[in-house]
Amino acid sequence: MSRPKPQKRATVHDIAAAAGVSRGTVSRVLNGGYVSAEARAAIEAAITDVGYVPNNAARTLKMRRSQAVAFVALEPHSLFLDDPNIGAIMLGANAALSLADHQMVSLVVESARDTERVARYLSGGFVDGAIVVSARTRDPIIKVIADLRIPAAFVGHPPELSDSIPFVGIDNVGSARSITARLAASGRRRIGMIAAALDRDSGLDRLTGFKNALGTEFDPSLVADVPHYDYGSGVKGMRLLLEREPAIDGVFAASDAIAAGALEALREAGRSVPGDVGVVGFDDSTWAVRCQPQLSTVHQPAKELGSFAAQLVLRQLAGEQVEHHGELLDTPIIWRDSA
Amino acid sequence: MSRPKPQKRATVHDIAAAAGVSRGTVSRVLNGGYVSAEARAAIEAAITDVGYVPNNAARTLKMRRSQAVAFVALEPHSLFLDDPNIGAIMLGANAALSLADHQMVSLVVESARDTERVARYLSGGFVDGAIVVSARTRDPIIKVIADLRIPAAFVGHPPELSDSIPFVGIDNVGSARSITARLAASGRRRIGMIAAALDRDSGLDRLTGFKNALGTEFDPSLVADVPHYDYGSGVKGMRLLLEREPAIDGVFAASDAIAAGALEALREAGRSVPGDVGVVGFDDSTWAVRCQPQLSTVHQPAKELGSFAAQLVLRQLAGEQVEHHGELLDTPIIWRDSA
DNA sequence: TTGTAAGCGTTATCAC
DNA sequence: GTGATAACGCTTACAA
Repeated sequence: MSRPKPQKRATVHDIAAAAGVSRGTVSRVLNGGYVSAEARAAIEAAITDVGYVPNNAARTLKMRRSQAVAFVALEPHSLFLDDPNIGAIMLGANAALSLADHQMVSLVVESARDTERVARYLSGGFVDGAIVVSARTRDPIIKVIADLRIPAAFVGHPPELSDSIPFVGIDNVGSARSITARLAASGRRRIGMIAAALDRDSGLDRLTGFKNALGTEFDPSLVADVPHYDYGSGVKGMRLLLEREPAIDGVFAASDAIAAGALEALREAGRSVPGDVGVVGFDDSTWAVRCQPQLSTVHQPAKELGSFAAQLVLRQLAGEQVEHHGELLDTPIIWRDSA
Repeated sequence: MSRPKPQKRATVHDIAAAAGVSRGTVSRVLNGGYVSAEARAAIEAAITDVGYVPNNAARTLKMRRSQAVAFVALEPHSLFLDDPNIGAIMLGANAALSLADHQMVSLVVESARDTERVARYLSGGFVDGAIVVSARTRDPIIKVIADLRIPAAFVGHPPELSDSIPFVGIDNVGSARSITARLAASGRRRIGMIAAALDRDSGLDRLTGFKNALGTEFDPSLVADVPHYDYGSGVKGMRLLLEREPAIDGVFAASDAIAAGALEALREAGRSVPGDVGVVGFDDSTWAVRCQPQLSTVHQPAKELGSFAAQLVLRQLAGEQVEHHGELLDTPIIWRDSA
């Protein structure tokens, strides 16, 4: 029992036959070239008549261009389920690609099986380039993409091995330093941090920024180290901090989701925010305005990250040699009510 | 200044030349056919030697199969940014497709421009089938897909016009009825609902289920009608309900996000949950366990919806005539602490 | 078991 | 302006 072939569809050949012209002429009206008004009319009539739809595979084979760009999400589980940013990044990338008449196709890499299949897909000509959102560095597919020499761009810190691939990201160290400094400037004396995902660049960098801001005031016992950027981790981290230092009066949470969890833990401990404790987050995601009080946080321009990465790929596709290999986007501090 | 063609890559022809055999033999080792051990060895050596990577466009053109299935997300803005389910549905679909060695490519339809481009993409042979997650019915692309006669499946209620396309969903009416009944059975007398997205089937159906459960007890003034399935709407809806009926002691929220918002509004009004007011949600999303107290809710099997939809497409691809056109998955009630 | 050759649907290069 | 014709890289009868 073999798989049935899809029904046969009308081709350029059929149009040509129906319109009484040659395939070349048909192709010319399809792609825009010199063709007489009458021929054009006849062909256009024939096109709708036979119900023609172009075959992308054939066109790609001939043109060596698919007009498609992949959006590769590594670690999609944590990305899609915990991180509210990935959706915005996707949408930003799609908008930019759409404007340039490119189709964004997003691929999910969750298993070893996926890694291999996606690698084949990327290398097979179905896409002209790739945007990679890498939650964690050192994913096997990163090497694959570098080896493929396909026009690509990373969102987030680029893994060490592929400095040939441009990226766009944010200054995690600087942003963390700024918001911590601002928190300190509001008069807080005992400031702690709920640090998350220290196995990722972003997590590590935010901790570094925190240390930088505090300088000699920095107290390692006021850092709670939690695994993920999620709400539950925030609750646990805050409880830990309260236990270690009841006099704590300021907290930098490594993400808004964590900050939201921290708010919950503070509420259960009977502390008022921002009265007793000032809390700041990171991301300016939907969490930030869902909380009570709303979070003061670092705005992460997710949409812009996506569209910038798309531009990076499009420029390479246009033959431009992308010069500076990394770009950091601005992350304004949004000061709301939680600190 | 025309776009540069990508560098030339090794082809089957090159392998054949390097191994001193014909293209046919090379193809045979690539696809698994009779070939002598020595020829096989020589060819495999040549493959790695010349750095061969197969050209999918050519293969698809010949085979009329891309081994790819599209995952089309309509209204991605609300879907990706507000709805925690879409990620899980995607992951479920991807896992199922991956097992069948198909590549899931997800496409986002956000603008009219997108609609047209995606329609071209779907019809052009880049994918063998499509899974459509339609937040709202009557999206223009739905007709396109129906007309395309490409193997497809919907997640969620199928729009009226395309009863030719199978779907998988949940029984929103029944689920809403069940959880409302259970809430009533816990002794609540004045039960209200925060109804959302009444322009969608899901929203309407959940309201219907609520009415059904209450029967003659149903009081239209205890329904707050909000636009979206999000936290903010929950806060507003609950405030409205409290204003209209201070004696309210039970609330069915149309989604977990809404329930979370309702909890916030109840807290600010000084009502205890579940003491003064019992609250139930819908979805069993990440919200449900982030709340304090954790939500009693209807479990929506998002991952399974995705994988079922994938199966629906795969079965059509295998030539099977998909018989019953709609399947509803179970939605067990998860009873936690909020009621 | 292997080679040959045709053809998938398109676009592009030529003559006319 | 338009019509032949040759690719693009691959698979697959059919011969050998």
